[in-house]
Amino acid sequence: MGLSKSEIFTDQQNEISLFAKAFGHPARVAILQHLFKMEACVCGDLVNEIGLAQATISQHLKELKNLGLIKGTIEGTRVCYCIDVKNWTKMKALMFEFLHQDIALKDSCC
Amino acid sequence: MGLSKSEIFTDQQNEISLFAKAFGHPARVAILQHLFKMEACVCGDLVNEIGLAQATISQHLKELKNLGLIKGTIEGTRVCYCIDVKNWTKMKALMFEFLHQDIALKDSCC
DNA sequence: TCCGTTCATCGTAATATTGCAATTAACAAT
DNA sequence: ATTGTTAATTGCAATATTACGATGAACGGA
Repeated sequence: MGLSKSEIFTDQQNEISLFAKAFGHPARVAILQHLFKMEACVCGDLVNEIGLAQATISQHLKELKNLGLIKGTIEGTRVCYCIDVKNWTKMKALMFEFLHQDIALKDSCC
Repeated sequence: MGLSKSEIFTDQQNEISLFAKAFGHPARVAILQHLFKMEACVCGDLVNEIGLAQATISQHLKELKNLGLIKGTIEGTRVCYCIDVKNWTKMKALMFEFLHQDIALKDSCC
């Protein structure tokens, strides 16, 4: 099928999986790390940093932008991308809650 | 293509994306949450809890098992799954490092 | 031994994702 | 106006993922 049955899951479960899917590709991980490292806007040099075609990078940037994790502003012929700190923080809280479930776990049985 | 060019990324980037991919489906999020909530082994009742076919659940369990996040022990005709706490902790450290990048960020420019 | 239960695996269909060349759009500079 | 640069979009092709019915293997009980 290839089609997730999202309607049978909670909003929280769906939201977690959407963010996780964004991190589910090394190129997007690399893009985000680069945007953090630069502490400033970078544009098409992501294409040079990461060894993928311009069209491919643009596609990954679009996904991250749709999720709200990054934002891009046009600067002449270039586009300046950077992390959307507010949304990153919100996402982080959601993921932390999920990842931190083990603190309530006393014993594993097997 | 559909084929990730994992060779052009760092081991860390690839590892992050592999774990994230595991969380990139609401069914696997739900499975993990249920295993945590039970604080004990659960078996085929995951099929009842989550509204997917037995074959589908089994497939998702396999993926989580391959990543080392859960382990299953055979108990007669049943199989008992539970969180692999050790590996969960290791995975958590990796994801935390990635998610926490924003603390080093002073300003976003746009 | 012969069922029934439980779970893994196989086969298959539908859909999603990844990647890139080619094109297009928008702008800056000559 | 023409040219060059940058980035988004379009149109593929290849591969991956998701889902499930059907089958098979392993076990326990009648």
